[in-house]
Amino acid sequence: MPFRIKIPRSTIDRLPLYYRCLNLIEEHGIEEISSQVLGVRVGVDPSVIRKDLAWFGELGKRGVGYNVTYLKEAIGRILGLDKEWPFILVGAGKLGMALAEHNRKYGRHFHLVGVFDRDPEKFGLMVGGQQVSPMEEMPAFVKEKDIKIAMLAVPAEEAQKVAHELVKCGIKGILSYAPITLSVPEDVLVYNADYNLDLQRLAYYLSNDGNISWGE
Amino acid sequence: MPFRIKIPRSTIDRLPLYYRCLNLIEEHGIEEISSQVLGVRVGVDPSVIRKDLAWFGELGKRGVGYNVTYLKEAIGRILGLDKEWPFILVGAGKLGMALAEHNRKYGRHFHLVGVFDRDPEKFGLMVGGQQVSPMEEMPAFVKEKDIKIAMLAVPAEEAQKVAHELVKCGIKGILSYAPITLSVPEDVLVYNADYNLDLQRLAYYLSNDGNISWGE
DNA sequence: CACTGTGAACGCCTTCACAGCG
DNA sequence: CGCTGTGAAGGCGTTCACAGTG
Repeated sequence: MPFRIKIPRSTIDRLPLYYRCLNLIEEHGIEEISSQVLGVRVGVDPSVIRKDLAWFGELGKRGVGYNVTYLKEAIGRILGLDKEWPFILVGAGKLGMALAEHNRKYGRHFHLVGVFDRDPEKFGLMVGGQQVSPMEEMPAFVKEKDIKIAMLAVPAEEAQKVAHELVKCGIKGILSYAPITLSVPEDVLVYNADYNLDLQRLAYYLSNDGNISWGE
Repeated sequence: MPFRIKIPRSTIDRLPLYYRCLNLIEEHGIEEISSQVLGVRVGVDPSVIRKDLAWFGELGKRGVGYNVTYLKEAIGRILGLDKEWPFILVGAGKLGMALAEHNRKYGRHFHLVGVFDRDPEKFGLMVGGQQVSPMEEMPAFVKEKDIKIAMLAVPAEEAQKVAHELVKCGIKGILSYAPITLSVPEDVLVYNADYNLDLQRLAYYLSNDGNISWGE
């Protein structure tokens, strides 16, 4: 029976930052890096990096640092990037189309394998290397190919309904660009990519300089 | 001399969720809401909501709940949405263009007022209601209009350089779609909107079910 | 009476300082 | 000697339970 430990969410959130940065560093031909230097590059305190990595074993060499390629690959495995992650896109509007095209350029571990929309006028259009198919075909497609991830780029009014459908077909992770909070079962993960949220957070800090003031 | 208190970052991160939800609820004609019900809608524990709101005064009525419109507007003011936030977009590639068009449809408090790119072939193109201008014109434009927010949708190689330029012109908040960690002065805020980060986090949880296991 | 506002307890992540090792 | 790995201390957000109030 496997020994299971819960890793802090904040740790997981940082791993992709490390991974992204290590790829760059590797391209520059650097072989060893200390938590100190990596910390500067990703904007994270060195002791945080060491603690984060320590959850997964002894990844570095004392007195030396971390081997860039080794660490990159270790983090990749931890994140599950040694697997292929096919995903679908629902909603072939302007945003959906751009996301699909963008991914084709940058994605390595995540592959767009299907695009679905309700609008008959969209059917057959090529988006991110895929033909847009009618929404009705989505369930069979997802089940057959055992797809776990979906990007959601439909209008707010449709989003919740589509999310239900996705979950029903076995989708376990949703990256949602819809401007609403989706309600899904516990075992389904939703990441909100609606950029208005971030703009509003920015606005707060720009307005208040990180504080609230009152009195005189 | 004003009395200043630091609000937890997690509180600020949740406010836009409340705001987004309250807008929807208001449209449905509901006038009062309890932290209980709101909590279900945004997927946040009721006591967290009450604590969050308590930072900003007594926004609710005991025994009743919160007035939807009043609370929505209060949160709007806290976030700084009573002001107008003009912003620029740098990078008129596919992603940049889609973001700009998308914002035209949904944005209320944030207005795209300029688009810049280095590629001469893009100059003059209409994107999100704005003509694409040469990068060289950006500094004067930003300074003159006193713009504080920029969306960054340029390739990784250019992103850091552009970020420097933006900061130099007085930009204080950057929403970056570039797949690198930007280094900026302390008083400048960067939000990472690179969706590969979220996809990788999803992959982790889908791979490990939120845990790491080893042994047998 | 219902639901907010809030102090106190709790738990968890971060920080710190140093032990452990190449 | 340098930098990682880590237990212990500290800080901070969340949870809890209830006092406060319309």
